[in-house]
Amino acid sequence: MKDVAAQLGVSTATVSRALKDDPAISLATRQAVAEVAQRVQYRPSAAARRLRTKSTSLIGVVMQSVGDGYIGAVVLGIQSRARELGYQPLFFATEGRTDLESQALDVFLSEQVTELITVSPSASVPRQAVAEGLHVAVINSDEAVSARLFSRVASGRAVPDGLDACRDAEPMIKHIAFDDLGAGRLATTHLTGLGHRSFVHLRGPNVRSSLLRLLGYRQALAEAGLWPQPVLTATEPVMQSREAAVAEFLNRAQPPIAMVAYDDMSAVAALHAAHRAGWRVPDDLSVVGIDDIQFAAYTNPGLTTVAQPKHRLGALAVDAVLEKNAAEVTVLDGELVVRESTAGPS
Amino acid sequence: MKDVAAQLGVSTATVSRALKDDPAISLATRQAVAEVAQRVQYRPSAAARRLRTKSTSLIGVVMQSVGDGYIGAVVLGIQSRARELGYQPLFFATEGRTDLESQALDVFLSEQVTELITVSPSASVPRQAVAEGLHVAVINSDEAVSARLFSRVASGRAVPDGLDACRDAEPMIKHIAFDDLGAGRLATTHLTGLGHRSFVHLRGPNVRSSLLRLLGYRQALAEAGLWPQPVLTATEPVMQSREAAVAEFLNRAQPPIAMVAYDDMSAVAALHAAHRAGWRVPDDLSVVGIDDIQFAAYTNPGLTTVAQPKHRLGALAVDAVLEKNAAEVTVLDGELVVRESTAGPS
DNA sequence: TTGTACGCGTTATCAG
DNA sequence: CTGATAACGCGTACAA
Repeated sequence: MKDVAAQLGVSTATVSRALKDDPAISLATRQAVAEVAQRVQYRPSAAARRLRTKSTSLIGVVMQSVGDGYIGAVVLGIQSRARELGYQPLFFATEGRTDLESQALDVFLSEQVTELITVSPSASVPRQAVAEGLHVAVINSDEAVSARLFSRVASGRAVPDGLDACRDAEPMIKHIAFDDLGAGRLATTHLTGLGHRSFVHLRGPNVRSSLLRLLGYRQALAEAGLWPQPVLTATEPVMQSREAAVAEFLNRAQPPIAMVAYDDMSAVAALHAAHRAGWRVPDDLSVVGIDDIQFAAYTNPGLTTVAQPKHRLGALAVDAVLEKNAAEVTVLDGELVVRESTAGPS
Repeated sequence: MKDVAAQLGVSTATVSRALKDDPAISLATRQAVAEVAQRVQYRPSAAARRLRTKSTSLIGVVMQSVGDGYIGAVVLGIQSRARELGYQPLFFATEGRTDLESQALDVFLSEQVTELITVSPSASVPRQAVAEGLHVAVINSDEAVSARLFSRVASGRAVPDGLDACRDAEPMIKHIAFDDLGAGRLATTHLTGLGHRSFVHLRGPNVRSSLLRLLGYRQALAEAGLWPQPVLTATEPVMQSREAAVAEFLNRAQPPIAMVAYDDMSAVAALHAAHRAGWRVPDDLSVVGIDDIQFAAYTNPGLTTVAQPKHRLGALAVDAVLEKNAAEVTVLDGELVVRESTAGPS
């Protein structure tokens, strides 16, 4: 900046103002400055600017991992919206280690980040962050839920009120959520609409999103007069365990069956189990997933699923955290994508 | 920092030194400072530090996207190694738009980033970056290669020398590469070892990695006395086009056939085409992929493939760019992962 | 062993 | 319309 000022015989203050198109600066000098800055390849020092203004145009982003297709897509949405608005995201993958979560926070605080987005966080980070005075938005908050509540819902007993798309809005935290309940319903009504009468749900881990999808399954079936229907629980959230649960079920079931899986990976596990057990998809077993991960289009057969608007989830979180959007809670609908894994019962 | 100094009645300089465990500071004050800093939740200002020292502990990372499973895994490797070394990666996804590539560079320069890692870059970025004086490491540089060269290799004519794991090392650029040639050979020898005699290769786009995999295929077959064998070319690098190429081939071929696919996604396309054409895998058609994307374990049947050490690729790039490793070119071997998509000819 | 003083590159305030 | 000047928070040369 000094260089530019010197070359033109003006002060650095003038250059600074000219570069920001300050109308108080004459058009002539503004152009001259722009021209020289261009020639000298002037690059403003982000560090100096931050030090002076205390505003960083940095958005901290914490997530578990980025290696999986789902979060990757969300992250892409964050990145591209942030760039549009002139912000730079600072990503931090915690790989599930809680010690790294607080380290992430330390880093962000050192960088004077004032906006934080977390993707499917463990509960503590957002709370700590608001305590530090950050603006925070949470994408698909996924807090734990007791196994008792699950069996309550699965068995058809009364459900406590207030089971909504996300926990009660916490003060100072914006929530961007996928409509899990609606997705569960949508997947199920697709199947009832096809004429199925025998169902099964492969449920997910003990978290809220999973509970809501189960509830959607139950509601849709109840409305069709088909409730109750079985619910499968994998002992662990790994593919083998899911496959085993499905295999065991198919072993004592009669085709045709219609399955609503917790998510696409669960659905893939079900596809495997069906294949091994000699059940044909979709002839003997219809399967619907939820998420629409990139791979869903390439399973064999292609997976019918309820797509999450992953890109928008990310983009809206950016808007939320920058206060472009006042809503405390934003819920996005899923969209049914019909492929080859579902068909009517023959 | 002023606060801490005030509370202890010392100068900020002392605090600064104490925090770095400067041995010139008495142990007593060092501990006192540490204690107060802790209590006051002191966070050093990254901006101020950078402004003063001109070293940023920031590593710029440019990649196409992060939504796909492959790059995601590499990125994770970068992130975790960088953190170990006290560096903070600054990610920038270009989504394939070249205008964003230079924007990424602008951002990095403004942030005073001095180390840059690019993942499968378009050729221009690394060059520009070295011109700006950055240290740069390139992961799986993938420069374009003419279609003519491909047909030359496919048809078995003489191959120009110097077809190595990556282009001739450019000055100032470190290369971290996967051994594509070796992967092509490994995939092929797995198949010859199984006793196959009829082969086909589904080749990739016109880039070096793709050419090398093809060459590996050819070499392995030549050594087994089985060359020449057919090579399939998809008109476009999309799933449909790959499927079509395979379908057309299967239509005029006799089982059993052994296929080496350019990568796992191509292999998945082949699996689809086979399924549609009524070919059974692995009975009629054996398929080997390359990459070992997360999904490869979950195709139907599970895909045999040559795994890329994605995490290490990222980690080594960090080492390279920080000069922890002097080698100009580092080549990493693939590892055969046998699943259910390959079997001997019956 | 510690304190003083300066400067890193910006921007904001105030004066001209 | 423009210039001088101070200050942001830190690290370090120099002095004590």
